[in-house]
Amino acid sequence: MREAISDLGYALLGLLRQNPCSGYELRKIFVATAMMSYSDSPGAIYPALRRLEQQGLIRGRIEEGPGLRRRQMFRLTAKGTAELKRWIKRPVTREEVVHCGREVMLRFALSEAAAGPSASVKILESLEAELASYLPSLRQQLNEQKPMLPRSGRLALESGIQGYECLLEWAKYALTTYCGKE
Amino acid sequence: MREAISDLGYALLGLLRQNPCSGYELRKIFVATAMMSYSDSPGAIYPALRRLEQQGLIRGRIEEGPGLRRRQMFRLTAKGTAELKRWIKRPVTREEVVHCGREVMLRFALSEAAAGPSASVKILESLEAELASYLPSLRQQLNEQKPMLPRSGRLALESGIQGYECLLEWAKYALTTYCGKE
DNA sequence: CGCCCCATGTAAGACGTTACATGATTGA
DNA sequence: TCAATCATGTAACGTCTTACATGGGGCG
Repeated sequence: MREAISDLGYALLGLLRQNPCSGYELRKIFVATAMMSYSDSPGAIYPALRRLEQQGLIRGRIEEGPGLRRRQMFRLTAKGTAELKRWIKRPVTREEVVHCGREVMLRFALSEAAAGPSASVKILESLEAELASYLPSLRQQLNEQKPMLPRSGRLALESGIQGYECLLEWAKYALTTYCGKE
Repeated sequence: MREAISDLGYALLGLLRQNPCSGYELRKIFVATAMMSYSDSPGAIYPALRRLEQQGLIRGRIEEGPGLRRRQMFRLTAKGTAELKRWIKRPVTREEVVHCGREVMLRFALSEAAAGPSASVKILESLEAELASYLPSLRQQLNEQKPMLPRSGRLALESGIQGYECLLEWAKYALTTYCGKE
């Protein structure tokens, strides 16, 4: 297998396919839209871009000029486009499905036995609060970006929102099982 | 902050709190129950155990004897129990919430624009198939282990199942939006 | 002039992955 | 006895994290 590409690498390819960006602009996307959990750190993005360039999947062109900040715009090559398609077309595997939300659930699963029911309740309450404050911002993102998104992009966002709504329902239900018999 | 502990580390602490295990037994748990997405590879587990031991959170005792395979049983120390509790009691943060199921959704979000609607449909179909075959095994796990699990463990499993059911519903709904106008 | 933001990078360290290596014991 | 399984590791490699470093440009 030739050099594997990380999730971050594919996220970068996907963003660059839409429109050419500099590394800094890509960072801002990861920070702002929070669309992803990908690292916005320069120590992750710049090396990743260089790797993609060395593999011939993207090409960077330095833009310079008077009264212009030096920066490097990256765009996909034909090879990069092909690799992105190849990756997209892979069938979904069990392992991919399993890799969902880990840490919080692990904490909760262990909480009652290791720290008592009150710890479980606290986790559920803070989870509920976090979701309640996060969901509206996601819905707002959906409404704002809906016109610009391709159908699959919109659906993916909706999937995230529904997943969180589902989790919120579960948290409320789980809380009721702790009521009255702490 | 003293040496940070990885997710895998906390998973190991959680399992060892329930009952002392050897490294090999821990590996088997990760392989078999698929309870987690944690690595079952010796290259991950044994170094992680040694790190925990060096931090004084667990202690290993080698069991040997005639007609007995040499193996090392690990158990939590008081310090390890305390650290596990401390971690469990941390409030849930936004970042923790966001870190859910990444790769498949990224693929799907990019699919329509980068590879056409038929690629989107194929992802949805294989996701649906994978979920349809995975969910029953999860439900079976829940039924089998229900008696032995603490309440929070059972609820965590239920949360996973409900999340996948939710995702399956979404996949079906998403598929309908692609019907008739490929 | 000084400060903050743009924009890019590097270095040290930790962790996980993959692959390989080692022996002992059970069971056919 | 021969293979499979038990049980534990090691080595190379790549990636991410954290933190620091560097410069130019806009702005008060």
